[in-house]
Amino acid sequence: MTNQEIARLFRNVSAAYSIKNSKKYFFQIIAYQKAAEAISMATSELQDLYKEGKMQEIPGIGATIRSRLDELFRKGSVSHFNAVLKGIPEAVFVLMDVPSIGPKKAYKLSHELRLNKSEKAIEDLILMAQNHKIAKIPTFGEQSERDILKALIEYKKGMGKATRMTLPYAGEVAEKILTYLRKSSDIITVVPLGSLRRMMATVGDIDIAAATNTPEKTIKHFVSYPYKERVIEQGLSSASILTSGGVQIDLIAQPPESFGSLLQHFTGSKDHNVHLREYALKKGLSLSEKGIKKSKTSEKIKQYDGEEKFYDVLGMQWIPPEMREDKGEIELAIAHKLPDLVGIKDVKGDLHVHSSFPIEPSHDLGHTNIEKMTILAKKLNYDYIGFAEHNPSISKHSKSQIYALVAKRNDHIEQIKSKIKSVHIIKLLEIDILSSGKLAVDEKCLELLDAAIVGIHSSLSGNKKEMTKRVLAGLSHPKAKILAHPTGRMLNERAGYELDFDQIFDFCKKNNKALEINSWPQRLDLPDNLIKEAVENGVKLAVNTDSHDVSQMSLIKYGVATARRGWATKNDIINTLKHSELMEWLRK
DNA sequence: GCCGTTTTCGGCCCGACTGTTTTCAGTCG
Repeated sequence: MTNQEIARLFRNVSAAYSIKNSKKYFFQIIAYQKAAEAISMATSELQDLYKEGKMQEIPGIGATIRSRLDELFRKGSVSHFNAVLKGIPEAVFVLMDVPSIGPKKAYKLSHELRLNKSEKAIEDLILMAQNHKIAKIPTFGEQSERDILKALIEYKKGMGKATRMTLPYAGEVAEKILTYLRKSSDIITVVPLGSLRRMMATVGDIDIAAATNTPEKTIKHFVSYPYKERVIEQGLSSASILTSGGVQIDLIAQPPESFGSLLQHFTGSKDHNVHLREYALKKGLSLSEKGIKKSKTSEKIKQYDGEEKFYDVLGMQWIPPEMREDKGEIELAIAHKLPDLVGIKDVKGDLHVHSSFPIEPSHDLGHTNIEKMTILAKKLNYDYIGFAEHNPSISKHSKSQIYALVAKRNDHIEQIKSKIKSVHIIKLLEIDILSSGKLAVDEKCLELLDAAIVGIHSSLSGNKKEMTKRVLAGLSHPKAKILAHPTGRMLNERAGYELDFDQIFDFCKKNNKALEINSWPQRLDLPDNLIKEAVENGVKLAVNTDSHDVSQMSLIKYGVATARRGWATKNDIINTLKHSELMEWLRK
């Protein structure tokens, strides 16, 4: 069973508890939800951790759940779960994926309308809604029937929560509505928050906070957004709309004096806020988006116009948004020991760009010539730029032809070097690791390079053991210094191949290899959780853009943000070194 | 069912919005 399957099972168990008796099982419901969340975010397969006796490493899994998992892995099912899930139609769990339908509504609908075929549950329920069967069910009415029908149709179209946007796309959607909101004179400030501010690789919906002295006016302006499909909800201080592109946008409006509390609240993450509020409670304080009050008394709430003050009142350092995932940052902030995260100004060069030099590559050639890209590197205040075109294709060239092409590119680089002195140019190549583990260029050709970036670009389907062996073989050559886009994931397209990262980290540490943080918006690879593990293991990283066009070199900000999400400091990143130090590291 | 620089027992974040059962349950973030 995969982590995602187990997480789904746990969510179903939680829902079943909530259907059967949500008061009695209140804490079990939370516990299974939390465990499901932790499992779906885990970087190792639970089944592997089980075999290694390391399941307690996952937060939220205690003695009881561990024994349930033990039974699951030994027998393939858990008798206790079967008892809890008994009598609950499968359709319930299908309907629960639809926004606004939770466990209770899903159960009532499935039960009352006898939705037995789970694979047809959505279609069947749409028909029932159209025939006005829902409104007749006690506690439902005509309005909720209409709302459910809308939600079902949108869900079927793939609108709403089903798909997550890439970070830059979300940024554009946000910018468009911010521009609109700023036209309203009663709005003092508007800022995008949530996962966008935390710079998550993908963003589910857009969260916006507005400072205003007239919240109702602001809300009215917001729900009049011309590009909206419909208003999901609208209250006195908050509202949600769905855009015609299927993106949900949530807005909360507060007066400027409590804006700091609102920023903190709406940035999240949920886990971070829950943990922060639990910590505050122990100090006798109760936190909300409105401010901070003493718990258990009716004392007036204290408001904060800035986020720093809010954290300061709790005796903590201000926590960078990228860290707010409840991964230990709260404890460090209390101890005033937060790491000094790498910033965009620390980056001294890009080590992975593809020029248009006709190297007859195995994969995409870049669109911009070496000179133009070098000039932009200078404008970005870089100390150096590393050209890493794909190796010439091995099916179309002989070894000597490959050598000649690389030598020719190097000659061209030398010409540019004599023209542009203010930026160092590094001679790299992005070389395929073939399925045999061998590199796609030979020893003689490798000698032409300062170093090589190696990566997997074909035959992605091997198992974890094979792929790990292949990667380590590829990295073994002394010239191979950076592993390109290590997991091979493409967001919203493919998960990437599986690697044994314990082995990879160990190898990289011992042999001075770096793992790439590829800034390409659909990659952001290494992913943040693995960056954090790499940093903990003392593995060096390289933040690169993989640009195929000069315009893409500014995407470095997304790579840096991902590095920050993995708690990387300047010292963890090789391309924060100045040129002479970097060259020394590449030769090590 | 989890968890611990106030607890191994007794706690467990906080608030907004919606519809329906007019005081609250369900859902969401």
